[in-house]
Amino acid sequence: MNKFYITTPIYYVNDIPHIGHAYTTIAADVLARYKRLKGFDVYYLTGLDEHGQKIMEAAQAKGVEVQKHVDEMAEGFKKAWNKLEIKNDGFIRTTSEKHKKVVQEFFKKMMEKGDVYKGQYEGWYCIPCESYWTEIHLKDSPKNKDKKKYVCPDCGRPVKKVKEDTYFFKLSKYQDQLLKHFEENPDFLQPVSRKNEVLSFIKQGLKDLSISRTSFTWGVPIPGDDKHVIYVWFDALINYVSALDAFDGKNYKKYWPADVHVMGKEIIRFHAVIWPIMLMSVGVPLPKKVFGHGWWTVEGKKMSKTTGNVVDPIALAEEFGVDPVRYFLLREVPFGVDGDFSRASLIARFNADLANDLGNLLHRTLTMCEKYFKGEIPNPKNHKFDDLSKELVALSEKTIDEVDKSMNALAFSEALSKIWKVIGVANTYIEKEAPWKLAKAGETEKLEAVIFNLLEVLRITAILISPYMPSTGEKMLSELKASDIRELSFGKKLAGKKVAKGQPLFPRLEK
RNA sequence: GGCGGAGUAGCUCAGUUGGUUAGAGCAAACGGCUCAUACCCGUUGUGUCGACAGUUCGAAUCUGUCCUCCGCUACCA
Repeated sequence: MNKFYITTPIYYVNDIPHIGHAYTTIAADVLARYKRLKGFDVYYLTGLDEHGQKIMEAAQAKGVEVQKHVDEMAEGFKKAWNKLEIKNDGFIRTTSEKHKKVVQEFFKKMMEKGDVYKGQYEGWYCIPCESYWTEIHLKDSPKNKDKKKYVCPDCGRPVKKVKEDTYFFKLSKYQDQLLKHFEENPDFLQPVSRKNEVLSFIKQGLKDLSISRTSFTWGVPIPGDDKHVIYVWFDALINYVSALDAFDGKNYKKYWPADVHVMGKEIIRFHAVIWPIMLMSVGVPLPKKVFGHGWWTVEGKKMSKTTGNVVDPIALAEEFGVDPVRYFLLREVPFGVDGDFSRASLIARFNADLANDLGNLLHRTLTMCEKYFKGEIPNPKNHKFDDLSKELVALSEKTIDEVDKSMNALAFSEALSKIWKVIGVANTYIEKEAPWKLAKAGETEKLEAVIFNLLEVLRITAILISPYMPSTGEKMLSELKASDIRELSFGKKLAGKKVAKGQPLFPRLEK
């Protein structure tokens, strides 16, 4: 059986889950569910990054023990994913013993390889912003009018030169090897626009990376030198293998390398430069693909805590339903580019796509099945009795393959629009075949074929949308009495069963 | 400053290697239908294809200049 290992980043617990986290997690969940549907042995990993200075400070501010603080935050994420119907196989936390063990092992291996050395880090630091700056940035910043004294490009306050003992990781040593990997694996990093950015970053020359800190203690200590804790990113990236019990656990042997790491565009560089080089250093295969998706703005504005326009996915799911939210996020914008979230566009999608197109198609078809056949699914002699029927059947068969291509390319929006194309054609098919006329004229054979075709198209549609909208998919299948008929091919298995029409799936929303 | 991307209908976008009347979805208007959630089906429109100049028989598509917006340019995550 083919395996499929997919991950989200581990989220920093210094924040409650917002729509950005939910987006990544839902997208990965959709792909994981789809692959399971296709018979893959899937491992879907998500988790939390719980180390670092900010976490420590947040706990202190709250007056609780750090571990207790992160345990509480972790509950919030678990609850959120549960609500959003995320079906993950693993949940890794960087404070877990198994993770810390692998991090240290990783570090030792790199040390043995001669890829880690002790040195001094020098840089410009803005204390209030907690950010480091390079000379180039400082020089170009319009705020640095007085060239003699650098100020922070963000806040305008003076920056301080800092010097610190640290362990360095020899990124520079692997520069050429990494470039070669990009050349030989054109699909390693997607979308392409991001790939170009990363390539130009690598080509400008990689500097060795400082991978330890002495300014705080909430982290994984460096083996043999516990004044230093391991830099949080370094710690965090290792989650992808520690969760599988690297380096000799069963899961590690079965699932690594990852088939795809899914993430927001802001952390691509860590995954497409640092992580691959870490793996090269310890001699482990690289992930097959790294995908950086876009960001959401909200009502046209950048989402930020200070603006207070952060969208809470749970509240949204409670208002509109989990499935419509999942659908909207993946349908509205191509995965990989930025998009705008607004109530108006969510409602528009809900009404146009879910209520009018899909929900109404199911409802009207079931009504006709009840009305003309007492709900019993017909078994037509020749279901492809005319060109329209042949086209409908052919399109739905073709769509199964087309959707597969889109899914494998993480083109979620494209996959959905292909599915909705079939829904549209099915609605047109009803109009043109006019079952009500066939019924009046007593053309039973044709009527049987039309209703059967529609039900079968709906069954296939239900399966194809189920990774996106798990509850809706199940509900449709149960109304079609097809909960146990999961074949993704057009057939006659439905015939003879009695449909169980329910309430409309998506009652229209008033604006 | 350097590198890269984008600017096409009211909105969101598609437009392969330059070739006949520039497309889709949504929104709007009108018509049809009645199985259906005021739903569905059909018809309809406006676009100086960012600006200017050039190459060409012919350019949204190639070249140049300019304007606007955005991304990346290393250590908070």
